[in-house]
Amino acid sequence: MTTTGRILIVDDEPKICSFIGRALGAASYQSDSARDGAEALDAVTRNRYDLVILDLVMPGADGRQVLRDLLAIRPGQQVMVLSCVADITTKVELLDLGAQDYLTKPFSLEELIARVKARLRPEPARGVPEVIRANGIVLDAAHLIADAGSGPVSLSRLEFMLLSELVVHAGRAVSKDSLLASVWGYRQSDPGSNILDACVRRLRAKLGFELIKTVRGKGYQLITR
Amino acid sequence: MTTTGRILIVDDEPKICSFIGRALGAASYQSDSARDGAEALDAVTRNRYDLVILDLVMPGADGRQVLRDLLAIRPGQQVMVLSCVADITTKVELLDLGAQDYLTKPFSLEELIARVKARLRPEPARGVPEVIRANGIVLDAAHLIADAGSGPVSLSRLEFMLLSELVVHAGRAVSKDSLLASVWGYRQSDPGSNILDACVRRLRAKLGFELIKTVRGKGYQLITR
DNA sequence: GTCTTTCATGAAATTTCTGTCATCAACGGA
DNA sequence: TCCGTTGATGACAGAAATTTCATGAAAGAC
Repeated sequence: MTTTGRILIVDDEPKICSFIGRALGAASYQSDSARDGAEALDAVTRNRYDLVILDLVMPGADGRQVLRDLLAIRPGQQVMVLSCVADITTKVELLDLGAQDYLTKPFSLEELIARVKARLRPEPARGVPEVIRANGIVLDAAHLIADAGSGPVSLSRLEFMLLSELVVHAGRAVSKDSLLASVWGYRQSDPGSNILDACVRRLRAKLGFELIKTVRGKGYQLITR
Repeated sequence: MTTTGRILIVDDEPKICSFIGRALGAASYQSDSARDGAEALDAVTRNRYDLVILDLVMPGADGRQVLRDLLAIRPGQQVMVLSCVADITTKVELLDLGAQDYLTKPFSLEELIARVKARLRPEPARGVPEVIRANGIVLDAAHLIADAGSGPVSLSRLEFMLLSELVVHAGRAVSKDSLLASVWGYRQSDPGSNILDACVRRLRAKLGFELIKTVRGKGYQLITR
């Protein structure tokens, strides 16, 4: 199996970069390296990485700021911080800032690789995503349950499909035709029927009447919050 | 918004459990605790946890085996291991086994909480995944459609839930009790009823009779390929 | 082999879900 | 304001899903 994870190593020491890079290569990961914050941000902007390994101490820029900038460019980017600072406060700060792991130097290369593997492990449970969070709504596809803030509610097939469709386009009005097409599979808008309206009604009754806004003449829209 | 992640703490020392539990509570996480491997496996079977914090050294069972069993029940379960063993080999072994993090005792509570927060941080802007592929099966949660190789088939609510549950544990037999619990929400095995069998039947009729194997006395199992 | 348990199967019975309809309210243009 | 259009609502009927039941087949235990 090809594990093809793509990793960016950010360290001012070329030796360390290549050292880690080789080890990752041996574990069949693909890696790029960056020498400083600017290069790192550049690389991250240009490419998508499964993981960034970031050395905290670098010339020219504070590692913290690099982390901030990096996460501003790629929110949710997986970042593992390497540092010679063993101080708890620093660790907590960096983790709170958005790093996912923190390894204190000197560290064992084996441990680093093991942690990278653990992080990039293809998750079998992710096969069926338990819940999808979007816009304050929790959709549990595996159980056909939705929670819009007032407790989990069991939805019917159509209700769930309709809500999913609205969640995908959250904050934007979705036309009735479009909904009828994607949920009911209709080609044309069905003239003499209000199935959609009725289904919206049922959804509202279950999840609260503020959730789905009707945009007169345009369709329905999930409120953003 | 309440991030209410649900966490299971497994430690033989009730003091440590409550110590960590309180700290997690303060960070607005909900936590249960288990005293040994058996309790932990029981809890994990019964409930779904966002994270399990597992103390490696426990009486009655090897922590490694507990981890293995736990991951057999919930593949991909997030597990953070606590241990007084600082040995690199052990760390790597546990991480390779499926743990996602490893903290050596004595650890700072602040760091533990920071790591928990980093791990359970809601991922920003994760799109709604349309389709999920697993084991040669394509599950489209948004449309309640499954494709096991012979064209897309529309499933009913229960059928989809049951199939999802089987897919999560693909290749392993899932007990009837466990399925009844996770799909139907039953506590005990329901004696005079074969709802599960009937549902399996319908699934087989729709997706083909080779897909779901019955393991006599053990439950049902999705074939691996 | 015989017995017992476990699972499969098809046909109801029952529950839940969906679509239709009639009617009413809200909105916007003339 | 009046009117036409669009959406909301509740009741109801048909459709689909789910459960129950009765029965038969298969697998293991003895």
